[in-house]
Amino acid sequence: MPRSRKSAVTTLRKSPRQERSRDTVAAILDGTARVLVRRGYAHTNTNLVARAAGVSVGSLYQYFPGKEALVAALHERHARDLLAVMDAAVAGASGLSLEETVRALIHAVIEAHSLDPELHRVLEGEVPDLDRSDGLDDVLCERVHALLRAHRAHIAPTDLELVAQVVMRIVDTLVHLAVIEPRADRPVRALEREIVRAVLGYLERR
Amino acid sequence: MPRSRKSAVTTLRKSPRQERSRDTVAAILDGTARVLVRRGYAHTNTNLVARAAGVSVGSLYQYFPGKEALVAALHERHARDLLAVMDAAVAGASGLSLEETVRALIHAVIEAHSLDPELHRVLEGEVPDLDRSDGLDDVLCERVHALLRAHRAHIAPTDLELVAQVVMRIVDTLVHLAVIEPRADRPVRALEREIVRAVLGYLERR
DNA sequence: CCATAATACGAGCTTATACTCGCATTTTCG
DNA sequence: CGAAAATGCGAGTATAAGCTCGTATTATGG
Repeated sequence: MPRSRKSAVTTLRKSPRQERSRDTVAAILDGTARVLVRRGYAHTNTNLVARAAGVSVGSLYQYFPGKEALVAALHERHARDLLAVMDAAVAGASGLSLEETVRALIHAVIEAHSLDPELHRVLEGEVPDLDRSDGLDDVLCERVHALLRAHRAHIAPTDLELVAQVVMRIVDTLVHLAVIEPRADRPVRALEREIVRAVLGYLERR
Repeated sequence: MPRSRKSAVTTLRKSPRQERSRDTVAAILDGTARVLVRRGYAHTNTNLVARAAGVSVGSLYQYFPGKEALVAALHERHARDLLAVMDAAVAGASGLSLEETVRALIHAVIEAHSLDPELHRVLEGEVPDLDRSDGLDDVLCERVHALLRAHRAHIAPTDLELVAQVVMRIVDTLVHLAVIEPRADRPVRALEREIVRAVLGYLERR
């Protein structure tokens, strides 16, 4: 069995063929998001999600084998949204200097995380297992890696793949600090400047 | 009700008075750790923990009101262990240069996380809610803040409290990358160098 | 050494959540 | 239109985990 095949507990049971069933699936995902945010992962259950979605449990189980699958599907949808924002930013960054590129991308990451911070917090912070090997991080890492190669001349470290991973991590935690755990004495603006400083300091240090 | 009071669901029900009951409590915590590591938070339950600890469920409930309390207590114990390692390092760092201090502390953090990486991963990565406001982070942050003040002359940014938080975050994620998610093509040694570079680059950049 | 308190035990009751299945309703298409 | 397929429904059952309580065992201290 090839390991690219998704686990049976996280895949759709069957694909919706008609319009209304596609609506049902969408409603279920919306319901999942609402319940997750309101009650947290641990207190989320399929009956609750069905109610929040305005759908019967039976219908829910037509398409999803269980809670894990709901969250996995929602996570995929959310990842697609994030990636779209990021890709737009990367596209707009060609031709800029290293410093301007870093500034623009960090701003984009903050924007992307501001789409639905609460949902993001639950998905990334509370959900165990959750197969994160399916795309987003790897794709983003590759994008960053490419950008770094384009500016290789102004970057001190040599192993750019490692550097890409490190930069991703730095940006990710600090954006979480800014957006997911905001504090009055730690305004997003100030933090954004610090993130830029940290990344540039790392890249340019000889 | 003062909010410094711990939640009823996470406190010990009663304190063990005799020697053997202290052993029981310790055994329960050890059992909790084993089960958490083997099965993950979601599949950990009180019956299982009692069995793993060689104790009856009844005894477990004598001292802990439930699963959350078990994990909270274990987390506290684990935090104390980490803090001990860190404090030793901070004590040994007085008089060193900024660069040497950073090197030493990062090494210490890596060492501390290597004590029981699997348990650490579960506690920090899988457990929701878990009151992290109770000390460790704040204490560490204060330590770092103090060290930064001592080297103020060689640090570019001015808001040292913010800087302390940022540094903590950077070190924490990157150490996780190194220790909790190790990869052959990403040796701990190499990553340790990158962490030092990142922190110094951030602190010294003007 | 006895009385009393502390600790330990674990079968079984309770509750929450997962999930099914037979039937009702809607859509598709010849 | 009418038959067959797709979708929707939700009461009801199964299961897993939480937790208690009556009883047995071990310690304390007078």
